[in-house]
Amino acid sequence: MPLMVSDGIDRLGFLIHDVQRLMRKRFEAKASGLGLSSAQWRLMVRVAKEEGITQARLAELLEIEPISVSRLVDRMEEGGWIERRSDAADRRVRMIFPTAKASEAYAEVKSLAGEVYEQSLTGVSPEDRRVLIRALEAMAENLADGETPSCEKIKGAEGAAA
Amino acid sequence: MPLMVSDGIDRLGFLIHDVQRLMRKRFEAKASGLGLSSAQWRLMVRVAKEEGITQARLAELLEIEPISVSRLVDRMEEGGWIERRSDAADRRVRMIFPTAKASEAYAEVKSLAGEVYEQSLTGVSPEDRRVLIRALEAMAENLADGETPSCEKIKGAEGAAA
DNA sequence: CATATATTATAAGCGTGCTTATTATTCAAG
DNA sequence: CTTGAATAATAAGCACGCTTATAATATATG
Repeated sequence: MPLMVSDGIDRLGFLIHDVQRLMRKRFEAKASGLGLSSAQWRLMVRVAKEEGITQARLAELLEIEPISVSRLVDRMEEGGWIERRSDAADRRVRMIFPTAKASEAYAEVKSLAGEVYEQSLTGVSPEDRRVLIRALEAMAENLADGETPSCEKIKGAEGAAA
Repeated sequence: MPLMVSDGIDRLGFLIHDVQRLMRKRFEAKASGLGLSSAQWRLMVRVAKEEGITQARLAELLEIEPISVSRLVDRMEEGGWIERRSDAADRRVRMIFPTAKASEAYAEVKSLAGEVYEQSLTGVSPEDRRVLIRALEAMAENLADGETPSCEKIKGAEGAAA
């Protein structure tokens, strides 16, 4: 029968938007005691994995603009999560290091994030979880390809597509 | 075997975040010619469905704060998408109506959104799409329940779920 | 009627993203 | 070496979310 039109895909954007917003909200409610936002947590994960990372590299990995990194790092430095150190070899560069406070809080914050994931997936079967993750990974890849197809700045150089 | 630990769920938050960001970016690239942001489009959908809706009701439906609606409506009024009209019965109220420009653009913008959904789902089977949508709906519901479990303001009254 | 409370919208100020422009430094060419 | 292009970080200003506070208006109650 021809009335399978509205299978929910026409609401995909609003759904993703809502889920992202609600997950962020719940994470920040849990982490507010620590004074850490979700944007700061994303950055902290990168710094933990690569101590001494530059701001330019963070911008690339987080896919946000350098100026956004700059101000995020400002607030995280004020919050005592990271510190900037100058690079002796290249005085333009600020290397970012986690503070002791960050290293100590890391496991706890990771666990808070895990709680949010579990709460959000309540009632979703293991098979469906796998399909969900695979589908989201496919979507991220589809949307990354060509980025904004307004061409001209398709960095292409360092293998965006894989 | 006990090494099925990292099935990708520990990245769920980052994945959702990325997909949402990339979908918004792609939509806004397509709609930038019209001068319409994704937040404005979400609001426009509500206004189209219920002409004369109040700002307070929009805040409730979009789940954003009244002040955010106020400034969004400011910019949309400037952009010629909607107009505020005073309510004769209650002079506190501003009723929001779509302009002719909005009514004319509606179908086109909806189709742009649809293109983004299709592009993002390239290579995802119909069955997996159904699972994806169902899982996202479950997540939205799980995360809405109890909202921020700091209780006390669980509007609960008008059926948030369904 | 008068006063207290609720409701609608807005103001002010911040976080995190954006674009465009500037400063400091490095590197490449002549 | 000096000029010029590239790179790292920051500045200024806007969009859109938030919280907290105010103004105007409605409504309920003494």
